[in-house]
Amino acid sequence: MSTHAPSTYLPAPRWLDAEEQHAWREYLRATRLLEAVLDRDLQTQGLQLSEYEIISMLSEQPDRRLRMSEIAELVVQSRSRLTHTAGRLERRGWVRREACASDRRGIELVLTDGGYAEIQRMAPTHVDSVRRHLVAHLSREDMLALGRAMEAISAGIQSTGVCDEVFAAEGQPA
Amino acid sequence: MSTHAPSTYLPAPRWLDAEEQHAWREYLRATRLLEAVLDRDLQTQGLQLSEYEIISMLSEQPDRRLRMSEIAELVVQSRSRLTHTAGRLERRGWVRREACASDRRGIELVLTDGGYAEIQRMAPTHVDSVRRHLVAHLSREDMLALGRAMEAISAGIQSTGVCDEVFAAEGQPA
DNA sequence: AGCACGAAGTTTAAGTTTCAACTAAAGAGG
DNA sequence: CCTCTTTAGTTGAAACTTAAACTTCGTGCT
Repeated sequence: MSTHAPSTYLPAPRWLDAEEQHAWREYLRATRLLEAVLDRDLQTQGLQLSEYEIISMLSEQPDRRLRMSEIAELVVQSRSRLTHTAGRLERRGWVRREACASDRRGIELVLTDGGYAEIQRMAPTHVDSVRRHLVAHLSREDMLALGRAMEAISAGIQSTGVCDEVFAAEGQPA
Repeated sequence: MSTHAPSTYLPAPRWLDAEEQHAWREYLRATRLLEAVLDRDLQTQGLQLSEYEIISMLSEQPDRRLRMSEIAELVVQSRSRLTHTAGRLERRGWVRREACASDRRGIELVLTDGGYAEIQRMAPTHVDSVRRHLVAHLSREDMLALGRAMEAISAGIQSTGVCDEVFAAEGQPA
């Protein structure tokens, strides 16, 4: 994009200065690169990072179960996407759907024993992958600072209420 | 994933400690959230962030053209994906394919005048989106530190030669 | 020159994600 | 209680991405 001032008159968008622009570019490139290598490493185990995230979340729950909508928020996926993905995991026998007792609209996704065994088996490899491709390249202090920065970004995005449009808005009548 | 030591014996993977794990989680969540909101904002303009990136790269070249393989590396997409995406952009008339003079295998993607006009039109909105959802939530110092951290990650990943498998490996005979 | 190998792009099909419409149940208001 | 609106989740088709095979051209070797 150009670095000149815009010829439009309206919301007077401030351009990013050279340093900000550089930082944004590096952000974009690194996130893509990291996602790619992590995904590639996981594919040797036969799943995608986004699938791993789901069963990982489940495995951390005391009863290894979560409602669909909670998962969708945690892993930042649309409900529809989660429905499809859950179906795939279910077909593999790693996960099972159960009606939710308190809310009859709700569905809980339950990690099966087989699914639990699978993630236990895959975790070491995945953690190693995260370590090699991410953690290894930063000092501990920088890694923690990165975490804080990312936390601030999440918080900022969520505070602006934009998330409603990203989550609930999916699959709503116009 | 569990925080216990693994029962496997082999590569003795070191688990992430609580702080590292937290940082990694925040990273994952924030990147997904940010991608989602940026994409959503761009969709009002009728394209995806990954498409925007491509024409943005082209628009910055002196002659507004780049070889397919160069684009693929810059935006971290597989050659195959880029072929498809370029086709879509071409159908919209924003981009045009031209044979490469020096290497007859090569194809250059050229930003058309129409495509250039489009990105000029969209840029203010997009930049504003990046500013509101990312830059606004960090101090300038933190933003620049984020850029440096991400740069280190990219460099780290690229230095391990893993990228060959992510790029060139796509569409290679086994 | 001739040949094997690697690089650049494309293609087709299969797999995944999105989009919009839909069902069913919970809540709000009267 | 009854209707209206909202929330939870699913569905099927369209859009997009990935995977693997394939074509063409450059390169190095002999």
